[in-house]
Amino acid sequence: MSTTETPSSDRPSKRTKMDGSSSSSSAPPPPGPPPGPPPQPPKENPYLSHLPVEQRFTSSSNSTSTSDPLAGLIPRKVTGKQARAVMEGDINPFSSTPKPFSQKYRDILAKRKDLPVYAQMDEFYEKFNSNQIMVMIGETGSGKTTQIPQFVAYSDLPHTTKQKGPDGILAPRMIACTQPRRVAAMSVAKRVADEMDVSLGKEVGYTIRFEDATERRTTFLKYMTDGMLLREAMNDHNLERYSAIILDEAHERTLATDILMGLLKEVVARRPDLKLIVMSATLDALKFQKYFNNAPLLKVPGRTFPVETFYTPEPEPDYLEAAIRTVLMIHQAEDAGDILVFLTGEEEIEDACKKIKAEADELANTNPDLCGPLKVVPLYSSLPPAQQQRIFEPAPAPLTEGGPPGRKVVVSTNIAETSLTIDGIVYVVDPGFSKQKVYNPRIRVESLLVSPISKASAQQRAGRAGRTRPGKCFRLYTEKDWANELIEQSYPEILRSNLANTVLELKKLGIDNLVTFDYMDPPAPETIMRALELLNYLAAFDDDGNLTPLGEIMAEFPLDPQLAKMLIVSPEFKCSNEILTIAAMLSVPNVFVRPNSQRQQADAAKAEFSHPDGDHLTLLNVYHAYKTNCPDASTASQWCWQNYLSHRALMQADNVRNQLQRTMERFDLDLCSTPFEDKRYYINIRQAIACGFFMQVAHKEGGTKGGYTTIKDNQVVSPHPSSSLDHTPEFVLYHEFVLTTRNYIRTITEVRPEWLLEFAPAYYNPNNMEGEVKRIMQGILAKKGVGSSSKKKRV
DNA sequence: GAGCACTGC
Repeated sequence: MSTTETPSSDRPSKRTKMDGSSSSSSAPPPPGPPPGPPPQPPKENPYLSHLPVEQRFTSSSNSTSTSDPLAGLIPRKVTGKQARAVMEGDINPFSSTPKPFSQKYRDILAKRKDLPVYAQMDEFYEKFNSNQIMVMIGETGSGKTTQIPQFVAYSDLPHTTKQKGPDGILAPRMIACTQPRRVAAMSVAKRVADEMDVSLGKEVGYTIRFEDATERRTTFLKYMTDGMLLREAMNDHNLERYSAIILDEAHERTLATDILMGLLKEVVARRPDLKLIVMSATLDALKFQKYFNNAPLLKVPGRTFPVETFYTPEPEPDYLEAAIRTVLMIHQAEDAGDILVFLTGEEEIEDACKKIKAEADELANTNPDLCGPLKVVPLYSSLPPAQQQRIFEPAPAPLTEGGPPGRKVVVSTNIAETSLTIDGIVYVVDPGFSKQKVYNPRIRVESLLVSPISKASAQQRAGRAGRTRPGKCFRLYTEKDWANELIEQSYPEILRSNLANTVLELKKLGIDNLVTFDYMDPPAPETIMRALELLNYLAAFDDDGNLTPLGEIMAEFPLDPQLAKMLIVSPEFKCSNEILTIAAMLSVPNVFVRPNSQRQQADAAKAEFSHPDGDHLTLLNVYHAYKTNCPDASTASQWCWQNYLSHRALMQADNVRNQLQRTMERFDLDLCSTPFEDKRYYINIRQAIACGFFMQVAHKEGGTKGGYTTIKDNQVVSPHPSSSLDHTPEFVLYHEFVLTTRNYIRTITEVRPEWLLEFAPAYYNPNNMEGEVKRIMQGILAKKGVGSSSKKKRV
C-alpha cells in the first residue's frame, strides 16, 4: 500500500485548491504529513470497499454515526417506519460508496413527503411484504412512478444481495420499472437518481432502444421501456436478473405491456422470489386484480385541480366547426387561461388553426375591448421538434394595458393526451374523436379510422385542464351520448393489431401454445391464424407451428418478420449492405418532406433520387446521397433542408441501420455487395426484397389502366401517387397497403413472376391460384421445364 | 394525384 497518499491526507489538500484559497496552484505540496483533518462526517475508506457497508468507514474520534444505516433491516420484512428512518438518516445506504446525504436530497425529501403515495407507505409495505403480486391504482400526481420503485428498493435492498451472472460478474438483483414511452423512462430515471442522491447511470439508470444508461455492477433500479423488457425476456425467460418488476401505466394496454402481463403471470409462478407490481391510473382495478389471481389492491389518490365539465345540449353535426366555435366562445367569455383542443390528424389541425386564427383576428380588430390577441399553435408528432416547442411559448400579452388577456390555443392530436404535458392549460375542448388503428384479419390490413374515444380517454383529456389550477372541459357531445355511446376503455392494442411480430416474439419467449396463452384480452383466433400462416410461409415456423432456426434469428431483429426475412437472406443475394439500408429506411418515418406551399419544389427534389424500378431503390439512393454528401452533422442539416429530406428521419435510419448491422454480425451474416457495375446489382436487391415480401404482390388488371389487384385477397388497389415507379409493370411488390379515400399500395417495386415462383414455390403453386395469375404461373413452369436445358447450354 | 393517431424493439 502506498504511504505517500492516504485517503485522509488527500482530501484536505484537494479542498484547499478547490476553494481557491491556496496562493498558487503550482505551489509545491506541503512537506510531510499534513495537519490532522478537521472534524467531518464519517469518511468512506476506498481500500475497504470489499467489506460490508458499516465497516467501510474510517473510524474517527469525532464521528458519531458509523453504524450501518441499514442495520436491523431484513429484506422484504422492512416496515414503513424503518424505511422512513433510513430516508431521514445521515448516511445514504444506496450510493456505491456510502456517503452522507446531501442538502439537495433533504430538500427533495421534504417535497416527497407531500406526495399522496408517501402517506401510504406503511400500507404499501404491509401488502408488499405479504404478497407476491399487487395492483396499484394511482391517479395523476400521486407520485407512484417515482416513489414506489424507491419503496421497493428499501425493502429488497438489492445492492446487499448481489449475485453472480452467467458472465461471472457480481451484480445487484435489479428492480425494473417499465414505461410505455422512451422519454418517460429517461426523465423519471433522472428524477429518481436525484431523489435518491445517487448518479444517473450508476445506481439508478434507464434502458431504452439505442441507449443503455446502466452499469452492470452497480445499477439496482432500472427504468425501461416495456418493449425493452420484452426483448430481454426473449433470451432470459425467467428474467433472473430482476428481484422485482413494476409494470407502470398498465392501463394504456400497449402490446408490450399485455404480453409482459401474460408472461410475468407465468414467471411469477415459476419464481416465488420475484415480486410483481402492476400500476395503473384507471378505476378498472378489478380486472387487473382478477387477472393476477386476486392480488391485493393499493389505491392512492391523485393530486390535481377540479375540472368542471360541460356537454352540448344537442348532438353537433360537424365537430370541427363546433370546436372552432367553442374556442372563440371561450376566448370571448372566459377568464385568462390557455386552451387545448383535441382533433384527429395533421390536415384537420392545420385547417382548424387557419380558421381559428382568421376569426380571432377579426374579432380582435372589430372588438378590441372584448377580445385579446390569440396565438394558435398546432401539435402532432410529425411536426419538426422546433415547431413542437412552440406549445411551451407563453400566451401573448394584452394589446393594451389592462385590456382583455392574450391567450394561447394548442390544437393537438392525441399526443397531448398522454405523451406531452402542457402547463397552463385551463380549458379543454373535446369533440370526442381520435384516429385509431384497426386491424382487419380478413384482408390482412391495418388502417386508421376516425372513431369515438372511450370514457377513460375523455377523462384523461379533461384532466389536462386541471394541472395548474381549476379548469373547464367542454365536451362537444351530449351527456346522454357520454353515458350510452362511449365505451369505458379503449380496446387494447392487442385486439387492434396485426400480430405477426407478436406471435414470433411469443414463440421466442418460450410460449408453446399461442391460442391457450393467458391473455388478459385474447385476440381474435383469426388474427393469430393469419400471423401463424404468414410466419409459416416465411419459413419462420414449421408446419407443426414450431420455431425454425431461421425463425429464431428473425425474432432477434427489431423488425417486422418480412423485413427480417429479406435481411437474413440478403447475403445469399450478395446485397446485405444495401438491404440493411432499405430495411432501416423502411423502419423510420417518411424521409421526404413536402410542405404544402412548396410541393413542386419538393417533388422536383425527390425526382433527383428516383429510381425507375421502384421506391425501395429510391430509398437506397436517398440514403447513399445522404451519407456521401453529409460527412458531418453541420452540413447534414443544411443538405437535408435543401433536398426536402427529413434530417431527423435520416439520422434515425442511420441509428437503426447500425443496430441491424450489429445483429447481422452477431449471427455471422455476411455483409456484402454486388459490384455496382454488375448488371445484377439492382436485380439482386429486388430479389432479396421479394424473398420477404412475396405475400404482398399485386397484379396488373387486364382492363383498367394502371389498376392492380392483390394476389391473395383480390383487393383492387392503386399505386400510391407518391411512387417513383415510372411504368406499370405486370407485377409489383408493395410494402404497405393503406386504406384511405381509396385502397393504395405504397412503396412499391417491380418484381418478375419467375422470381415469385422460384423463391416462394409453395405460395405461388398454380393449383392454389386463380384466373390470369394462375395461367401466367403455369406458363412459366411449363417454359421452365424446357428452359432448364437451354440454361445448361449457356453455362 | 395523396397524407402520417400514437408508441415501441
